[in-house]
Amino acid sequence: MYTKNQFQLLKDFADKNDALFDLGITTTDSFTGEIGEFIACQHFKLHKSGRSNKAVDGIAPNGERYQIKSKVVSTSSFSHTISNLQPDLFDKLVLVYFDIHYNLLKMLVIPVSEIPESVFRITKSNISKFESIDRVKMPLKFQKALTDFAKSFTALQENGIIRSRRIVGDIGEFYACKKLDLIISENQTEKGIDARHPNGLTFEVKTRWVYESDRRISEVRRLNNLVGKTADYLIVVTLDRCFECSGMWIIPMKNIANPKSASLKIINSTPGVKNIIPSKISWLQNRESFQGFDTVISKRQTNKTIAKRRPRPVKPKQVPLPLIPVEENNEISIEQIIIAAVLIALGLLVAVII
DNA sequence: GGTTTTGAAACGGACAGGCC
DNA sequence: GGCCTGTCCGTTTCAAAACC
Repeated sequence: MYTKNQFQLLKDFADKNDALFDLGITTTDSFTGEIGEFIACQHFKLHKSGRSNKAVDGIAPNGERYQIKSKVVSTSSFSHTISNLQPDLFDKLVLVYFDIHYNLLKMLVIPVSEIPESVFRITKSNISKFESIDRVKMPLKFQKALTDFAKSFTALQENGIIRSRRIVGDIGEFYACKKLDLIISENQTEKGIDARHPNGLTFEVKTRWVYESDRRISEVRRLNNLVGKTADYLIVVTLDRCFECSGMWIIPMKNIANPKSASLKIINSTPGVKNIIPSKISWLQNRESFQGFDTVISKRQTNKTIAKRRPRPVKPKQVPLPLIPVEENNEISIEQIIIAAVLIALGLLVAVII
């Protein structure tokens, strides 16, 4: 589906992403936040907290607790709102700003005394109040790994492979749309619908990057937050380490038993699942092969879902404007004919006299 | 028209409890 | 004990609405 060159760029990104992991710069796939944490830890000589340490990302040699947040900015504005802060649990908040190529723009250091509640805002009016750092020293190998990663990421954007920073989701949507001739939603945050088919069916696409990696402690993978999704079908896409599609399934949304927190393994057990691309993952089974939408649509119709079709709009009848008030029964009496005849005769007589 | 706010989206992890 | 599920939390990004 991708060209050879595009696959090479994706493989290169996977390599550069792994390089960050191997160097300890990142520990998960949330690379923006992790790169920011790494840079702040380098600068302030922090001891980085574990994966799930509430509100504290690093601890300084003097015991100060740091909360670190990162943001990629594409405009000149540094305005930012951070919510759900717990100022009683840390001493300093560090905001790390990157440009779109992951070059450090600045780091802001905000003492907790400036954060009275759980929401904190950086605006034009207050940004100058805080200590700003725009250069961080770090060993050359780290610098090079970050530069290489940023270049590789930028190449994905420049070659039209991804349209946002959600790489996994973008690629999964691309595969699903290519395979099923779907039209991707222009609005990237449209609730519950990622793509549409010209036949009117709607689709939510969920993608998981499934491969052996120390990034994940557990094998359990979830398909969270499908509650309220209005799409007709869920398409599950799995990607291997180099972002090649390692499986694709289509599931009627209404058949998903636990939409709030389904396991990825629901594709093994949910009724009506069909395989679009065979599974290369041992614990995700191949199901009945998907034969195209004709089959799906005919099943929809036999399931009486056809009754849910929107009623065809009724064209209003054109009613002529009444020029003369008429009686409800629309019948003309003999008296009316006589009166009309007399009036016409009188009119003709007047015309002759004149 | 630029800035700020808000809500929805994405992916992932931890923990508790039930079941076998 | 191991597995699975439910729930809640963590992270950042995007875009529309609201505001100035």
